[in-house]
Amino acid sequence: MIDRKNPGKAACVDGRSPCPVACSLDLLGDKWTLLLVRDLLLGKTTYTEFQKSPEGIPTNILAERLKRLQAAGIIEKARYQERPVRYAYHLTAKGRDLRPVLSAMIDWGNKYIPGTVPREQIEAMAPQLSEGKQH
Amino acid sequence: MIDRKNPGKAACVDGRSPCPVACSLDLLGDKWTLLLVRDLLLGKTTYTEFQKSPEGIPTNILAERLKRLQAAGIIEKARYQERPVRYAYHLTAKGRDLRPVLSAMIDWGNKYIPGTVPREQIEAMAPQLSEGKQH
DNA sequence: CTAGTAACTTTCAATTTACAAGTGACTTAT
DNA sequence: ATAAGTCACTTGTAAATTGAAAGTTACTAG
Repeated sequence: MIDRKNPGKAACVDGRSPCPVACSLDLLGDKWTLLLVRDLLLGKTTYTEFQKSPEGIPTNILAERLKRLQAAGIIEKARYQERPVRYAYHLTAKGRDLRPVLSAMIDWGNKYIPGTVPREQIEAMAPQLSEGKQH
Repeated sequence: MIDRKNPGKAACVDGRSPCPVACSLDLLGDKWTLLLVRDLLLGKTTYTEFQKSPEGIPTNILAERLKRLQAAGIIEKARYQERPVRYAYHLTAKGRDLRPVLSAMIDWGNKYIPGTVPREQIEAMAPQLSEGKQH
């Protein structure tokens, strides 16, 4: 599909428009993808760990999202053990650079949604996330 | 639905968990909602203007999202003209505070998705968005 | 041999989305 | 005054996506 409002311009791969927000949302705009990125930033690496998160992601969606994120170059899948085969998922630089997005959501959530666990408490268990915030 | 991993804690309204990211995504986690917030930050205010955006939001989704955003206190609907009745939508403080989220997405999109229109070009037409970035 | 774990895949009903068309109040052009 | 057009929706329907559960494969431990 071609963006008819910008003929000739190669919009982001198969995107709805050349807007960076629209293109980002084409990849991240759902209820689960950024939650997975959050888990990865919190240090989780395996399929089972992702499943155990309190939101309870359905396994079909988990498997599909891992594939999509890998295809998009946001995560990498590595076999960390043979016999039995076990896989670990890690963020790439592209994935780690999503920290500011998550960080902004934490701030917004903390400010406007009562009952959400505060940033400091999250940072206490996740040193990796803190680096996304500019003080 | 109660969050069984955090008994006793009043998680955000009907949320999947007390995580600020999860709660934010319960409200904003889809392909269209943040695009509407973007349009509002760009100065668009009417139903027809939202429809005209290059992504082409379906009208049933537009009407539903406007209702949800209003119910969430992110936008306000105001009658700006009688005979004929016309409505304008504006961001509340809660809505304007989503700027850092959009801002982070613009940066990420510009860095990793080739062909997206650069921040400077967006800022040129939208002074309101610039205020969301800390230089 | 039985039970259990990890990482998935499959199935299918339910929900959401996309696209098209229609509605009602009002205005503008002929 | 009739015809066409705009705005802000609503309705209908087909297609796509999601959620919940069960099944699969490969391996280990008792």
